[in-house]
Amino acid sequence: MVTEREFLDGYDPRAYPAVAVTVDVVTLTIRDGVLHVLLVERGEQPHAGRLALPGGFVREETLDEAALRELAEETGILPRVHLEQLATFGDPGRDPRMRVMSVAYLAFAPRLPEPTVGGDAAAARWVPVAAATGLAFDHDTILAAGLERARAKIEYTPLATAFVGEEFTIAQLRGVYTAVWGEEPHAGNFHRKVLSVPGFIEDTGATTQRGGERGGPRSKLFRAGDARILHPALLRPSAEERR
Amino acid sequence: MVTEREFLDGYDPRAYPAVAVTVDVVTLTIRDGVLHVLLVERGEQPHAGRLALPGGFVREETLDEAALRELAEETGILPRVHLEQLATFGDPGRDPRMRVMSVAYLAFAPRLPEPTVGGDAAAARWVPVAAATGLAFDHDTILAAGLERARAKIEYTPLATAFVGEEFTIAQLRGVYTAVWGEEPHAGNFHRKVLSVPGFIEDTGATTQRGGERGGPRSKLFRAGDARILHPALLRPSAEERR
DNA sequence: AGAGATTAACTCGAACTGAGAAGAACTGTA
DNA sequence: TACAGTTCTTCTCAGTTCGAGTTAATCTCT
Repeated sequence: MVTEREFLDGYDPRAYPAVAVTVDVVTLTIRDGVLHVLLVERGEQPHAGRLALPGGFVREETLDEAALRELAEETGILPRVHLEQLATFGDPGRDPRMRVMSVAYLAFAPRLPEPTVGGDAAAARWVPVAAATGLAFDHDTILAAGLERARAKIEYTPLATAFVGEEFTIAQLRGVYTAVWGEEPHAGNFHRKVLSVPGFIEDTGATTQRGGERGGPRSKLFRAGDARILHPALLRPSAEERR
Repeated sequence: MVTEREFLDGYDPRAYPAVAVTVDVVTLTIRDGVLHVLLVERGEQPHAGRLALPGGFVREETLDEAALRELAEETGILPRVHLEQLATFGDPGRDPRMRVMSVAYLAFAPRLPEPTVGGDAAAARWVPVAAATGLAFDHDTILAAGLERARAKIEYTPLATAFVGEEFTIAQLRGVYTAVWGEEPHAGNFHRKVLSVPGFIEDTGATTQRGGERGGPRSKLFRAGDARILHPALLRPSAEERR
């Protein structure tokens, strides 16, 4: 916010050229055990042909609404997505045409159908995060910020459940951590831990109809609990190396 | 960011009226063991006479530079401040005059002199956070977000050292946690913990010249270490209650 | 039927935690 | 000066949590 004094003192259309505000969304999902991000292909200059994060102008709406709207326009219906503000990127020169402030959002989605090629995007598709480099503008930086946020956030919040369906097995949940962290937690300890953290997951009483693709018994099905933070947290194995 | 297609499709000066971008800074410090926030008094409408967070327009500079500049204008020189982006608040109607996007920043400062009554602000002063209510615009919300960020961040980063001087005692550091969390950690366990976390604090070899005001031996002096995260983390006592 | 894989549960020692206690050092006051 | 009270620092101890490994049971595929 701004005080009126500052507003009046500072207001000079030439000194403060028009500023555009957009939202860009880092949408993450897991497909076949690999973390993917939703990208659109740019059809025009600048950066024609390059991949970019989906996004667009903020209209007469809240920022959260703008992010949700952009996401819906790119991917169709979005059930059970978690959406949170990530950070704002507004350095001069990040867009060659004018000063553009981008409010970046981070979305966690369960496996979704291929994005509908409607909306504003010329083409939208899921790209493995390892292959998502050389993006337009400063979107490499925004994506990196989103990935780090995701990696940190599943440690102490139950957001990993936003990547799986309504009902899931502990192995599927472990697969989320493996995909996001890039390393696999110890299966036995992971099992013990998620069951012991209050409110993380609830037993539905049901089991899967079949065992795993490569064998093993049927596993119990769980649903997300009502905890909003995980205590104690599930720390990354690599946290040890930070010492 | 925005793709050019979206830019061209969406551009309509009447549909997207001018947007102003400001930075507002939640500056926290500890004075006499109490957490304070830096506020300015508004001299003009709207919200004349009410307190608000210091802030102002973003010029031809990065957002970080804008936050640092505003802070410097309000408080004079700022040695050893930690500054980080907090969140962006841009709901329609949060400013009655026009659409204003506020990129909020969070600053941790060691005890500073009274702010210089220069800069843009009519009057600037440190206010205990408990008394900082009824602020102008949505600044109550921004302050609350800053406080929660601060409480969480000193758990797993060494940022508490940003509130104290170059050299400090463990008791002073404990005072930071007490002021920010609103509850006092167990002195003995706190002592053991901060010494055992690698890179948190380093022994200078020196001690204070005097004991505490109310007695007690001289205490060792420490300086901040080079760790960027604390592992294991220093968790809030009240974290237990979240179960 | 058999090989291989997986779930789920258990064991073990190491590390960490909260709570309390105790000794030494120092202050201000009687 | 002596004393009461406060504080820094270290230590103890039991309970909890952790990483790593093991095991039994179950299931799929060949």
